[in-house]
Amino acid sequence: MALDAPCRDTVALGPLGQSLGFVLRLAQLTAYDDFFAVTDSLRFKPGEFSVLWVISLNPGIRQSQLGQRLMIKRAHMTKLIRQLEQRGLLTRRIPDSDRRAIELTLTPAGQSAAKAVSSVLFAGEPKPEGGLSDSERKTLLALLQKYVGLPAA
Amino acid sequence: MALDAPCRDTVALGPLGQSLGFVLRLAQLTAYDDFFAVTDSLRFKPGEFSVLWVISLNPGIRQSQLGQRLMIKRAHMTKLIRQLEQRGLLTRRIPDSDRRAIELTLTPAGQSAAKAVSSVLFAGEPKPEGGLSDSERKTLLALLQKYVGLPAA
DNA sequence: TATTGTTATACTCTATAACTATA
DNA sequence: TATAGTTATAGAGTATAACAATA
Repeated sequence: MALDAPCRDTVALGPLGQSLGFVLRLAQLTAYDDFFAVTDSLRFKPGEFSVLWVISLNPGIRQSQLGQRLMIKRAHMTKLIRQLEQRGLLTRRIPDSDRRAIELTLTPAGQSAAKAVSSVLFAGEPKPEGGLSDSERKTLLALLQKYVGLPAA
Repeated sequence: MALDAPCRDTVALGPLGQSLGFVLRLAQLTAYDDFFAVTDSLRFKPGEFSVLWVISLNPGIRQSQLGQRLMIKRAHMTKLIRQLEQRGLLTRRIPDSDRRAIELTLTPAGQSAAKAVSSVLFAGEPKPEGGLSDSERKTLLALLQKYVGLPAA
């Protein structure tokens, strides 16, 4: 408390406050808090969950595809996958068609974990989410999707 | 090359693609690339520049205020400030009114550095910035500002 | 007691490059 | 030669807790 609330708003930002990159960083920190506020005790970080989730939707997906879609670098992807494998959440398989590649599939444990997190994370969706109205949230999302080149679905 | 462009879009994301947190992460990575595409050889990272810039607009600001506004934790702020001080870009002063606090001011070198980066970063603003039109960019920005509780200026 | 800043530790994410094995 | 994945190292950024000095 005594967070000195007025102080925050009296700090001049100038054009920095109009900078997309800067505001995006603040927004991501806010969203990060929202994520943990919802998943809370579930033992996943955002990155881990997104990997788990996308594998559950795309069984047999290869690491490289996963990394490209999630914008996770290959070196980091290796660590992520290894950890999730050690936790018994997924299995790795080398296909005969291309023995360099690795196909990823969730174990039953991984599937139920993905389900558990997604059910609270994607539930209803009227989560904290700042003070945005439903239509504002939709507009924001659509613009962000366009910005990052995601199909607006 | 052979980035397998079709692959990226054939990966199913489900409701994850509608998740604000997830899309914000992609957006921040995109913006990060934009930052370096513009500042390029300038020797600053986004965090360092934002600190430098805000001090230049608020001479004598205290570390705690700076951290609150920029959402940078105190432990990390200490490192950032120390580094910028070692590079001769700012000075730290302990005010008599509260000898726990530290007031920050840019050196002439720091001021010209802030000016140099800001002039390219805030110039015109029609930077890469995805495929967003000018009005889309404004809307996106306004919604993000509302989301993070920034005065829409 | 509470606050400001510091130090130390650890973990996540990223960046890079060298390496292997396959193609 | 190019690609898929691995390993190793380094650096940002963050989280946490313990600490000193000051209020």
